[in-house]
Amino acid sequence: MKIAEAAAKCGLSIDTIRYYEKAGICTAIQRGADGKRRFSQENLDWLILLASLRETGMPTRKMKHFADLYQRGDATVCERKEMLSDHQKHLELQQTRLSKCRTLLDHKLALYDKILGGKL
Amino acid sequence: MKIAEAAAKCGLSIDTIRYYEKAGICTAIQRGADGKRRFSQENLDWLILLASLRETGMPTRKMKHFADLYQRGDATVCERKEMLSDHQKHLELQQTRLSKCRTLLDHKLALYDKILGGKL
DNA sequence: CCTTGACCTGGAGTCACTCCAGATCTGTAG
DNA sequence: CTACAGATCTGGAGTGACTCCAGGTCAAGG
Repeated sequence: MKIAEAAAKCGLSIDTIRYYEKAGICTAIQRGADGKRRFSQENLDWLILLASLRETGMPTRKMKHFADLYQRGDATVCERKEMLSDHQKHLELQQTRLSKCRTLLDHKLALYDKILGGKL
Repeated sequence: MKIAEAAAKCGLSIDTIRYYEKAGICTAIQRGADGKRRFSQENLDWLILLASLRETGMPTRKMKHFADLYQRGDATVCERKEMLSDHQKHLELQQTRLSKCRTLLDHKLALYDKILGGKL
């Protein structure tokens, strides 16, 4: 498939995909005879994973490292596993932040309601 | 209190606090006779709220808008309430992303375990 | 009195995009 | 066949939100 379709399916922008390719985060994208990128299912799966990691705050240099490991094959599975486990822990941290923010906003909103109630 | 203490208590860096002041996101910070910033409890509460909003992805121009409303007093409570409600919705979206990423990682990790298991 | 440490300012650097100009290539309408 | 729109390409400039640094001030301690 071409880049527009890949972008639509993984949720990254066309520019971001090109940027990731240049940065070596997303390699092995073939080109057609016309010089344009052709994405395989494997490419797409990889982009979907990247998109999810990126959305949850993994820095690009880590994604780059992960991509390098991936390219080196099964010998790196152990290290990759560690990276993803670390990221799972990071997700928990974000979860905590989210809950804290929600509590704070609930509190604030209740306060605002009180002010608005007093005005009526 | 001085900036180091404020930074420690709100979780933002000293540089970020100064940046927010310059950007008008965090106003009304008094200065001592020595020209140094002195943070009141109100300043600190505001910074804590900002930190929470930023951690959960509110862009600075929205924080700036929110700060402007805050400065204009109770007349803007209604609009501020709307902004925070919107942000609550944004939190839910992030929650969804987090869960999706967790599922994806669980899946990947199971796969890695299978590969590693096969090697033993 | 001199040094250390916290603070100040303005400005440069960084990260991760995002946008743009100008070129090419494909496919359809006239 | 030509004209034009639409998707893609590249290199490079611009943006948002910090982050870091040089060079300066000032109060307190040895």
